[in-house]
Amino acid sequence: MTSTAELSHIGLRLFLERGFEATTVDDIAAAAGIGRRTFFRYFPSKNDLAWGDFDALVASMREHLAATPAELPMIAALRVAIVEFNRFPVEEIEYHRQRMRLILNAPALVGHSALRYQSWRTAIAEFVAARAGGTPDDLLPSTVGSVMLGLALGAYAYWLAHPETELVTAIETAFDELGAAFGDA
Amino acid sequence: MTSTAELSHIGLRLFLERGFEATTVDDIAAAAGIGRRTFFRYFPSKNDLAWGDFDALVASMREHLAATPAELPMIAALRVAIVEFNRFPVEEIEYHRQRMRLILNAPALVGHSALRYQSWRTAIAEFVAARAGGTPDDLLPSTVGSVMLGLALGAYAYWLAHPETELVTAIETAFDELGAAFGDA
DNA sequence: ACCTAATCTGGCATCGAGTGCCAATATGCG
DNA sequence: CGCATATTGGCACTCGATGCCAGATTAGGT
Repeated sequence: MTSTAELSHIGLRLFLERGFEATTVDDIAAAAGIGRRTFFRYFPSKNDLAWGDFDALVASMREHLAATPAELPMIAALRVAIVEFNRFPVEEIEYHRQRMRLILNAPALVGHSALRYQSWRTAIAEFVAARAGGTPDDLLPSTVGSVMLGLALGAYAYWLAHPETELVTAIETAFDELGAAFGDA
Repeated sequence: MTSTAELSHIGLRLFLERGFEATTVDDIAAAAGIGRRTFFRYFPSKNDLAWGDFDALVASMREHLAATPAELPMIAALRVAIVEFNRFPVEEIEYHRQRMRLILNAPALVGHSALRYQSWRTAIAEFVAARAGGTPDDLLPSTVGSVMLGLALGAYAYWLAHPETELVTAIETAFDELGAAFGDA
């Protein structure tokens, strides 16, 4: 009767109340009224609880990128796609912020994020490979994939530290400033 | 009697022979002739075994950056520092490659790398903050820190997949291609 | 409603990483 | 040599994660 979404909310609430480390899987299972063993059927790990269905978002970013007109320069295309990927309805923003604060601060989750972001980077790399001709293993695709992730994470760090700003604005500004910095290198 | 370097070599050898997951801390301790408990006094975790004294390298990169002439544009300064950070004596290159292949492929180590690279990113962010005026928490410093890490990781991925190339060349090329891509955005 | 097959559940045992505690051992120094 | 100080490693424990299996639940056909 418990859904993954429900379980995720229960877990997230406990993480925010007591901290990620201090919350055990037993705590979460007990709070949800399920067995510990069952928890691991809903989520492959305690770490994954904090990630909604990220994979669905990555899939939609893939589609967005695939539908991008070829005239748009590569970086400009990525800029639009990444901004859209990170645009959330107003009512979800606060929730998203808390979730991301957890993911980007709790050490175990920071580590886990490197694994979860792999699919995101691959989506970018495949787009770049398709654009530039070649494979996602080539230098430019793999570098742009990692670099775009870096850009997004930099913007997130800023957004989390400065609650008055907007995430999409931070991302746009990061693109501008980075373009300028590379411009006069 | 056992030094950290010695222990690190023993562990790395086992990781390469049997794989990271398949090697337990007990195996490593036994191979080194020490107790399991003692292992954890030399290294805080099994994951850290694969990282030499990365912190010393980061410290020297910090010094290099601090000594950079102010006339050199920021990205150019970072380029030199990152290339030098990743320049190793010929006889160490093969060892370094194996170590990095492990770190960037074994899932547990990929995750752990996100934690270890934090100090590297901070070093970059602090340099950028000093250059641009402001704090490392500002948007440009934190973004450039993450982006430079992304660039380096992209170059590493390429280098690991293409053994015939040189790491420093891959990094230089990554800077060139990224500059060009941002140029016509 | 009823029975059967497929699925879901959760208890139990086990593994492996990591940590606190403490007694035994080794080491440095006067 | 003898004392103070590290270093060592055994033991017990916590917690995440996984295999196994029996019991419960659900779906579907009659």
